[in-house]
Amino acid sequence: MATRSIKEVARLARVSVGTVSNVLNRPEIVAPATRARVFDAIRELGFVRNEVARHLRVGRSRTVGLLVLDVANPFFADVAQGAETLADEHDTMVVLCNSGADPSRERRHLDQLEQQRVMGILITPVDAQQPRLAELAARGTPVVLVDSAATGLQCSVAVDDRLGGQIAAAHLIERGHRRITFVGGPPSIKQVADRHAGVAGAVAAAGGVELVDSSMPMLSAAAGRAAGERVAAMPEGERPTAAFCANDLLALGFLQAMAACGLRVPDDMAIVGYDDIDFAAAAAVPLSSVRQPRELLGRTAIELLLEEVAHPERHRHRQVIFQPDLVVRESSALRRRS
Amino acid sequence: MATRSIKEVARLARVSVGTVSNVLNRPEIVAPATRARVFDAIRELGFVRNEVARHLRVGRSRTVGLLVLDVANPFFADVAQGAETLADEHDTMVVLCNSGADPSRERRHLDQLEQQRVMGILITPVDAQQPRLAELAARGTPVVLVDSAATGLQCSVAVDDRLGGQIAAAHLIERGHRRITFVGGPPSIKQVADRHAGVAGAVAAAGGVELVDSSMPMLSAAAGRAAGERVAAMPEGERPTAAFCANDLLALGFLQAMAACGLRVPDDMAIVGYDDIDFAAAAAVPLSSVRQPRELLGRTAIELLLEEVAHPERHRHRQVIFQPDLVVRESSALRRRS
DNA sequence: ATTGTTCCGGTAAGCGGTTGCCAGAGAAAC
DNA sequence: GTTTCTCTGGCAACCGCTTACCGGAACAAT
Repeated sequence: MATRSIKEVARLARVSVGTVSNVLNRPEIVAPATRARVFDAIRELGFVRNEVARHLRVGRSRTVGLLVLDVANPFFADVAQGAETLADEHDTMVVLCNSGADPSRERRHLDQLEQQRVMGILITPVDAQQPRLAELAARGTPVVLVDSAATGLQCSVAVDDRLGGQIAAAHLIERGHRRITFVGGPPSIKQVADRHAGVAGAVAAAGGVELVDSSMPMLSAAAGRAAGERVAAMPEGERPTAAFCANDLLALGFLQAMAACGLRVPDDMAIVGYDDIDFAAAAAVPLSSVRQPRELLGRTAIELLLEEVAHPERHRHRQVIFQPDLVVRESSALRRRS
Repeated sequence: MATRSIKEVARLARVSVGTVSNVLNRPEIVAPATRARVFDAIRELGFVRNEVARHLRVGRSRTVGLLVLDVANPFFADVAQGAETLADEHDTMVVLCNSGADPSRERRHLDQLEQQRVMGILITPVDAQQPRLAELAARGTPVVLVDSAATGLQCSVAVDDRLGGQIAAAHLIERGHRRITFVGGPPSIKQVADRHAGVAGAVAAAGGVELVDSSMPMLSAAAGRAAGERVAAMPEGERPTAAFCANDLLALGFLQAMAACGLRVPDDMAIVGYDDIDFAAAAAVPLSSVRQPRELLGRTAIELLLEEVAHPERHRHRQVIFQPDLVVRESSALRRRS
């Protein structure tokens, strides 16, 4: 019930509060006998250090916020996993927040985290241009962009999404597809825009290939289903023969819609997803997907952040870019007819 | 760079710090002109309230911790979603922490959250008996058990896992299966133990049905795969004809292993999972699964917590139990031969 | 005995806010 | 013009902890 303070510990141990604090923070400078008395008192009272007060005094917290677009997307779970593992080694705590791709929720979370004076923020922004991010950094909360390249004002870790889109499209073109649809999400999301650009580039380079847009306002399986139904409803002559989806959730939904509408994958419709989440391989038709080094993304983001916090003056912002690679599975296997 | 304090705002607005604080917390009591001056100063300096200091004084934080077994499991993402939605309406922030079913990580997170003096903790415990939980409550941090029934020392929201296991097993038995394997996780996890008990009950009630244990130390797709391989390797006469998996991740992995080993689902092996995550319906063979009201679980947990915080004295701990229901899909469809 | 060292632990000033209380300034009432 | 009342905003204590600084005790050296 009562939450004990250092003062009560001091009274019980018959020392001053300063001594208790010393026992907690620099035990070596206090005599063993005193130290033992203090520890006993702590145990007896069930004292728990008030991190809030400590932090107020010390000025730096050991918590970093990780604000992701969608916790329900396993991609982010893996990124979080990577971040947490490394953070752990530097006894830093990661708290996961979810913007759900909603700019206002993103703002609220950023406000919260800044007011909390976290050590830093790792974010997959809904809109990377958002001035809020620059403000944060300017006011002293380091920000690292995750899965989205920064323009120099902050650190970032990302995967070359343009390249990812390009190799996916090139793969489909090489397989003989001449009408491809891009199933994207809101173009304000950098990843989506870049993947689209990569696809567009490959299509333009190939010549004679048509690119149809089937973007949805969300990056969820439900959105993918809706897109799939729309595409399936097209007359056969106009219908694309392949779809590149901006992430695996969309692709999985799209795939379900194909099955529901009686189209065969890959014969009637080839599909390539993005992220290569674990479920991609387990889908009704195992999904070809562009793989990103998810955990590495998280680890590296923490690494950059810790570096910035450790040496704010000599720190230079860095933009780390990883290469994606394509995992080909049955959903884009060679078409049997054609 | 510089993070501004209320003091600087006061100086710039030519008022005292108390007034600035009043503007922030009870704007109606300060004269409009003064108020405007203060707001201008806040804007000009880019002042951000230090929640840490505020909290130290006020003693109550508006953050609740949600500590789950596995962030990568979409089930928890949905629970989190539900919790966050309701928390939002009471401008309370939810931070998600991941124990990864590791007791020591769970402990560390609990320590952190308690030191942080969060308003309360929602937890899916690795071990519900853990004395740590009772201590927390005793020291003033309310705890609500999620997806795990409490014994009266705290509030809890759960789904009747015994019943869930039972209806799943009854379904398989009714479909003619006489040798069923239970693919579980560590039995220390309450949900796993309860689901197993439900299955065992149904099996005992039916008579003439054999229950084989294929439990794994983890509740992941990889563990499910391993279990599946083990089961597939059994000689056909001994091999169970149906599997009930303690969650969908296991079931999905198990299903993949069946495909890899050349066993057909549901003909050679029927499968029922648990949780009915979105991916269950999208699997290679759409998965039968026991559905839980995931978001409702999260919402209700927050509800109970807020109630306890609002009226600590008159609060009575409650154990809310929801009913699961079975969604039958192809993975446990009637066997064509037999 | 005196002085010098060394080692412990107490004292107190904050960290950045919040809030109850109080004084001073106007306005209203007489 | 004085008294009373109402607002407004300042003052200062305090939340729990950290830490620089200082003084006292114990002991060794002179």
